[in-house]
Amino acid sequence: MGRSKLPIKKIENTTNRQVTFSKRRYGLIKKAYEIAVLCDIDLALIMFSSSGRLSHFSGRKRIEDVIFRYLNLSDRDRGGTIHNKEEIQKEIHDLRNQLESAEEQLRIFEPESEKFASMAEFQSCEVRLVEALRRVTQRKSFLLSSFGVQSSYHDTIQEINTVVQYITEAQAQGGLDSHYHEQGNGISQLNNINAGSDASSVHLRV
Amino acid sequence: MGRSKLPIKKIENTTNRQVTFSKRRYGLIKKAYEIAVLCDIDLALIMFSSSGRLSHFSGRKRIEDVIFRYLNLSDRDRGGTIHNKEEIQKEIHDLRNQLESAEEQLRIFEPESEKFASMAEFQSCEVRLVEALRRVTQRKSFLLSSFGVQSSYHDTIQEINTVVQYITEAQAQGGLDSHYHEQGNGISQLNNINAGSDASSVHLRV
DNA sequence: CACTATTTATAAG
DNA sequence: TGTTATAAATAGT
Repeated sequence: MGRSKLPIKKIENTTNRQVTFSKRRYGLIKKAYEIAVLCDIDLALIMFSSSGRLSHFSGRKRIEDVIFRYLNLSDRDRGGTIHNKEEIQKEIHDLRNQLESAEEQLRIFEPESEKFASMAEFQSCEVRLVEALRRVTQRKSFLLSSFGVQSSYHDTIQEINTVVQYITEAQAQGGLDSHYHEQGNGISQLNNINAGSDASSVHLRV
Repeated sequence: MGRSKLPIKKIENTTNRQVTFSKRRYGLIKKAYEIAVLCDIDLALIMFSSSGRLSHFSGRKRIEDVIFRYLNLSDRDRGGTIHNKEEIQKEIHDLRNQLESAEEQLRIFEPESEKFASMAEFQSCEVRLVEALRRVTQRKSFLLSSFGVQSSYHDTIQEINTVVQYITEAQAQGGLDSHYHEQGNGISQLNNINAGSDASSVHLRV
């Protein structure tokens, strides 16, 4: 880029080198920021100039967290008691990850549904809940019958299916999505989240 | 760059996000390489995609060398927060608590139902799932009606109620608990877990 | 540091 | 994955 193509080799003129570094450092950090946000990436960028000056950047997570995550990949088996600062940082990092993961899973079941932006999200959530309900009810019924108790499993499953049916039909009824589109709040991107996992595909075998 | 300007916010479509990541990662690493050579910089670049995949780059020095050089700087040189031992221990403790709490909530929805030791546990679990389903369906219905769409909310709630009814009746049917008692696996302590939150008490208002 | 001709990166298809 | 129209970065001034 620029008035001429610059060969990729060390710029010998110190002034030029520093000017180029200043411009390119800005560009590099900008691109690092963009990829982190656009692609939901955790990244750490560390630069030491030849004079020893440090420049660094990281996205949403602290740069140390990313570094420790990287270092742990190669030596993960130093377990045991926590003694030094690094171990403690790692412990905190791991706990944060686990917590984040658990909270994410939880949102599947306790969604902040006021934030749902498409019918597909509602449908997906309902399907997951019905699925969980089915698993529990099925297990209960199995245990009941293993004790010789005639359970109402089939009837219950039938009812759950009917609920699923209603959910599916409500989704199908009249161009809801187009109403949403008119709100112009970015729903169109979300409508296909559950393509391929339609409610009917979890219909229960009675 | 490209056919249109992309707003810098997370790309929701997974496929697009991955394509963009792939292209921009190449671009970013290329620019990292160029600045390292042109400006004689030691640099380390580490990226973790949300799925956990690692990409990294470093210039002439090994990435660990750059990382350790960074870590060996004092906190104040890095502009980081200074944590004393007590703060860190407290943070670990708090994170552990949060994690435990989140996992406990999660078990409500994704129970290891093969470990359930009493009908009360099944019932409690079913009730909570139905409750979550009701909240989501109710919210969906509200939104639908705010767009003037006649929803099948009442019918759906009615069906959910019927499911609750079945669940309740199955619980009431025959001395199941005594069967369990005969197995001698400590069920008696568990039978009253949900005293006072009978399924009928969450019966839905239509 | 601002300008701009040019090269480079990349979004959409 | 490869192509292309367009946006963005930047080398030299």
